[in-house]
Amino acid sequence: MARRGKDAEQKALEALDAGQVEHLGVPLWRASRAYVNLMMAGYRRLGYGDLTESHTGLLPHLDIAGTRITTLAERAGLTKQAIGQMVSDLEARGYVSRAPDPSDARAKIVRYTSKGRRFVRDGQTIKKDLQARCRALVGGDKFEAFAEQLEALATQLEDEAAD
Amino acid sequence: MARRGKDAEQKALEALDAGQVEHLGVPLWRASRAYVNLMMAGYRRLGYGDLTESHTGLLPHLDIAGTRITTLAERAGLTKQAIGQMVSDLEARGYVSRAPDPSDARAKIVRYTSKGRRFVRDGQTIKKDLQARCRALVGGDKFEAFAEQLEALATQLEDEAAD
DNA sequence: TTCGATAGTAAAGTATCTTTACTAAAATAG
DNA sequence: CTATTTTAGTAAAGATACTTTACTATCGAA
Repeated sequence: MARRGKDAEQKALEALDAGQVEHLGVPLWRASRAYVNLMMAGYRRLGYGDLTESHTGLLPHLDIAGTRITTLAERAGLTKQAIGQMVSDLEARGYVSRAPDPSDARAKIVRYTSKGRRFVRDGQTIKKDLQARCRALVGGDKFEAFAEQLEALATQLEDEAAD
Repeated sequence: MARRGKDAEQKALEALDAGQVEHLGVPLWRASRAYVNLMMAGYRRLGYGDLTESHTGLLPHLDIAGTRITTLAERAGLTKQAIGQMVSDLEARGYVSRAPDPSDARAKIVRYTSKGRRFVRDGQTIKKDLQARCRALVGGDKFEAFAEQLEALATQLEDEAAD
């Protein structure tokens, strides 16, 4: 009987099945995705169904005092052309406006409209609420430690990726 | 002096600045992104520079025995058309092949080529290595607890998002 | 004052999807 | 056993979120 050989081969094949190797990447991705989905659901509930993830991801990079396109590009890690397109979108939807920078005729300053400021306030409410829900899920006593570990892991992984 | 009024206004404006509200979404997203970047860097180092994130994300859903397009679509949470396109890509690059399903003339079975199996094995090596590095970063004694908390958080956030 | 760097725009290209629409085969209802 | 509905897959076009290439206008420094 080639029983042993068969088993070994089967084992090797099974070992190849992808779910096999457990690693932090999976829960990290799932949690991150679910979190964003909950954020977007919150925005939709409050009437911001006209904004996509890229919009809601960009707006928090905008200071109340106004911010240049180039600065937004640096913060978001995208090209200034990409930011220019998003700003045009957000302008068309009434969330921001473009104004000339008095200190530099080449530059423009992107500012919130009142609608944009309302979005930011509502976003902070949503984030605080979500944070509270996460705290409850993890457990109030363990939450701070968990958040710190996650924060540290994020920073260290980013450092490793930078090499 | 309208000093108090001025301060309050300033405070309100500052409070609007987006970075203000700390929430788990940020480290979750950063860690997830950095993790994927490290994975992709690993694949590139091993000679898989022809694969994108969507490819490397799909392949682990493929069983060694072969899997139908529709099943892959369910597992990946995408349409079967999207999967069909990716499978065509992966076929063109030599990682998988499409074969008729003997039990159903409508269906096709997607299988790894030997190159595809090599990719999976190398991927497991990369994942194990990354997992070990994460363990070292978090701290060996705290790692299991952290991983469990993260896993639970992911599942619970997904549940909340499903409502 | 000239010349390289910087701010922004314009247009086209690319990746990764979805939607709509279709064919062929299988499963099920009558 | 046939008629109808469902399921597997493909095809083509459209949407989104970008990047690359190319350009103009202005700034700043030699």
